[in-house]
Amino acid sequence: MALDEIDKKILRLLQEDAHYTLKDIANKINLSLTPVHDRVKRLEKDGIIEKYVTLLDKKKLGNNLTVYCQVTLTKQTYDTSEGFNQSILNLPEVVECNYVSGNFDYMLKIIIPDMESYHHFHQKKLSILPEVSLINTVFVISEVKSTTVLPI
Amino acid sequence: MALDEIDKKILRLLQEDAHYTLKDIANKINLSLTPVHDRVKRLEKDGIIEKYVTLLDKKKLGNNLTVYCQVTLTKQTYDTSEGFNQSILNLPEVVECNYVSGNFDYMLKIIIPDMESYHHFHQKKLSILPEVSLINTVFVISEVKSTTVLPI
DNA sequence: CTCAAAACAGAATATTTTTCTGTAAAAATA
DNA sequence: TATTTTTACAGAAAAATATTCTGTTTTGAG
Repeated sequence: MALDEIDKKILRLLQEDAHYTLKDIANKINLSLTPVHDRVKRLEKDGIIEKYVTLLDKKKLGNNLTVYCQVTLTKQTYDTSEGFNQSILNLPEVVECNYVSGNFDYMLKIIIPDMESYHHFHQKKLSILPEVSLINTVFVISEVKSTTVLPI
Repeated sequence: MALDEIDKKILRLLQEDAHYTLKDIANKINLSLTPVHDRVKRLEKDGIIEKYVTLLDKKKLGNNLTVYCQVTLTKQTYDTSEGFNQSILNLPEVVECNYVSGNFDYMLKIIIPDMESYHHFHQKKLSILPEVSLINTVFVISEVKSTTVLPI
């Protein structure tokens, strides 16, 4: 499962654009179609390549507000955590949720149309959860960087 | 540029899997190839579809540590912000950077191999920036949710 | 109503992916 | 060292997919 330099070049290209054709990639790294095809299939099979997705413009879809929620739970028990996790998975506005160290328990990232939607989300969907004790909201004023590209 | 229900269905499918074929999509929404093709092209042209990317398994690539950095700048001026922004764009470990409201100025998300790498990043790449005054690190203990899918 | 534009279906074409065949290099085994 | 096996690759054929073309139906504006 060790990656050689050719694998890495393929991964770098595919991270940028999942619609590069095998021929595109083959040309860029000076190989024929066969090894490129075989390597991509292997990377998929090994799970290095997780999936191919389409990224949409959140603002053009009307989502003009991004916020981080720092959530503290009522208790630190396993059941409390699991209950909270399950609820979060069903909330489509929550695009990231991580259990973290520090002065609070969870860091969430929320993408939502506007402040009114956030008010509703906060009051009717998040603070309403029985496991939630405290929510501290950090509003995003301006996005500087957002990438799915991992350094390879 | 208004999206009808068919556009939304297409976008929902493509967000899930950028490798669905036009036929796949056409079948799922009971249309022929032509309208699906035309609509996808239009959504690309209008920028609703931003790009197609490949998501990789960060752990299999050796990135076992995720952290949030809460950064405070030395000054709140435009030049200071811009200088910091530019520096961040050149740091591949930083996958998210947002200017935020609250007790600190920026929220960063860092994906990195391990604690030693983070130590190096913190000391040699981040705290070294002339605009940076304070860094508070929040370590991710466990990832609950991480998606590129926006609610439509 | 009438006309123009938009949305769609089906077929033809072009491109891409996948499979197949074979060769050369590298690694493993005797 | 010689032999075998495996791996990586090239090129071509086949299959699948995307793109283009032609024409019909529907929709909306005047």
